[in-house]
This record gives sequence, C-alpha cells and structure tokens, in this order.
Amino acid sequence: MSFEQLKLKNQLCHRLYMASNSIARAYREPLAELNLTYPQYVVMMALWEQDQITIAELINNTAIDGGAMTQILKKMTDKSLLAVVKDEHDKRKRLVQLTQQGQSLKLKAADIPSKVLCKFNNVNTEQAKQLMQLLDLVVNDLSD
Amino acid sequence: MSFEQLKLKNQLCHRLYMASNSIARAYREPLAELNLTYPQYVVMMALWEQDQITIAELINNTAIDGGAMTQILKKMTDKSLLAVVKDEHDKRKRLVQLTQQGQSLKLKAADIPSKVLCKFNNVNTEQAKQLMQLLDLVVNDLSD
DNA sequence: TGCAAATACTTTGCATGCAAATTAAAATGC
DNA sequence: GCATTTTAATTTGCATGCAAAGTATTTGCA
Repeated sequence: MSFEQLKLKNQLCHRLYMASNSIARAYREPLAELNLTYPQYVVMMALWEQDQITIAELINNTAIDGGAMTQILKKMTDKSLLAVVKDEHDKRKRLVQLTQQGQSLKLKAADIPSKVLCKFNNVNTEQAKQLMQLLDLVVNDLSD
Repeated sequence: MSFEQLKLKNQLCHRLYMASNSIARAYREPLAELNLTYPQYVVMMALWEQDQITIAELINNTAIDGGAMTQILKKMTDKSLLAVVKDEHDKRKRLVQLTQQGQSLKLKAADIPSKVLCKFNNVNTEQAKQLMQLLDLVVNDLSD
C-alpha cells in the first residue's frame, strides 16, 4: 500500500497548522511594539468592535478557549487595558470593559493590518477573499 | 473612522486561527485512540514517509518548533514509538528512527484521514484542493 | 417552594509554540 | 593550528489551547 492519505503533503490540517503559525508569527513584531500577544490583540479587536460584553460573548466572538480567556483577561487587566466587573443583574456573569488606555490603543493599532499585508507579495486581494470564504466553510462545517 | 481593517470578520489571521484549531480538534478523538497528540501524529506521518532522518530534517519537514520537538520526541521515545540515536559521522546530529511498534502503528492510523473527512459535509474535494493551494501560497509568501 | 439541571466562570494539569540562552561539535579563516 | 563562526540540539521561561474538575448563581419544574 502507498498510504497516500497519510503523506504530509496531502494533509489539509498540516497546511492550516503551518499557515496559522506563519501568520501569527508575522504579527508578533508589530504587536510587540504595542506590548500585545496575538490572542490579546484578538481580544482587543473584539472589544473595539463591541465594548461592555460578557466573558461568554467575548469567548463566542473570538473563539478563544475559556480557560485561557481568564488568564488573558487577567494579564490585560494588569496592563490597564480593560477591567472586568460583575454584572449586577446576573451575578454569574462578568462584563469586560475597555479602559481609556485600552480604547486609545486602537489608534496605534490601526496600521497593524497593513504592516502585515506588506509581508505578502504573492497573495492578491482576490485570493485572500477566496481563502477567507473557504476557511469559513471549514469552520462552519466543523462547529457542531 | 470606521476602522474596518480592525474588524474580526476581515482578519485572515483569525480565520486561520479558528480553522486550524477546529480541524486539530477534529483529530483529537481519533488520535486519542492511538494515544497520540496532534503534533505527535505529524511526527509519525513524517517518519512513515521517511525514516532515519535527523532532528533538523524532521523539524524542517513538519514545521514543528525545535524546542517543542525535543520534548515531543522524548515523550514518543517513552511510548516506544521511536528511538533517537547519535550520528557517528557528525556527533552534533541525532537520528530519529521508528521502532517496530512505531512502524506498525501506520496500519492503525490508515483510516484516521477518512474519519476526519467524514466530519465535513459542506466542503468538497475541489474546494479542499483549492484551499490547500491558497494555504501553500500564504506559507511560502511568509517564509523568508 | 425546593431541588436537580443548566449557566458562567475559574482552576488545574498537560502539551505545545516561541524566543533567547546554553552546550557541544564541526567548519572556516587567518 | 587555533580562535572564530556556524550548526545541531537542549534548556528555560512565558503564553496559550484544551479537557476536566470545581464553584457560584440562576433556571426549570415537579
């Protein structure tokens, strides 16, 4: 048997693994200037879009693991980027809200996407769009 | 300003993050039956294709981090899946070789890919192929 | 009303991914 | 030849991703 199905070059999962790590690595430098890790940046983007949301909503919007989220929010709180406060209506819930500092960081982050895009020379806009659509298909198909 | 470029729905990186995690999650169950983690499975696939290679070559073929690789190989050695031996011609190098047990695991792993493919209902072969090509484009573009 | 089940988080333990420092051995260069 | 540089791995410290267990609260329902 040739076991073609077990060869690395035929594994969609391995392509995703490499591509995801590669692009996260590309963000590392620009994000380091803002003293943010990649997942922390994702949390910031989610909050810049919609502030004052519960931790559950934040987890739902970012797809970051719940256990990791607790730690991430703790570190971001220490950096005074946000605050986590109790929800008076439902004491199980906690609301996440940006500090003034967290809000203003948005201006400094505004050019991060273009900085990363500059690292791409052989992927055009059309291909990027197509790639995102296919990835959505994969994510939706695997989310039960 | 609308800051469209900072919205999560426009981030290729976040799509990759979610897709990569989703698909790795899909492998978790089938791999658990073989007592393998996902990166360990990648190492096994690399060795099933080409045995008796150096750690550097293994790192190159799998794109797994060097620091992590040391730990992964240690755990796989403990499980008697492989052995790491000194290269007599160049004492800096170490060769990785499958044990009999590691080789025979290939048969049990042969149906893993199809098991995972079964979880996809809305991604056809053509789309998967196209996705892999676009991902290769991204990976190659970011690998300096 | 009261108690089991569901929610919302947090905590813990394990397995990486990654950068930086370290160690050992081989290749280079003057 | 010998010191410098390069290469191959390991080690260390930090930040997740994830499953499973634990803790409050709130809901649902008999």
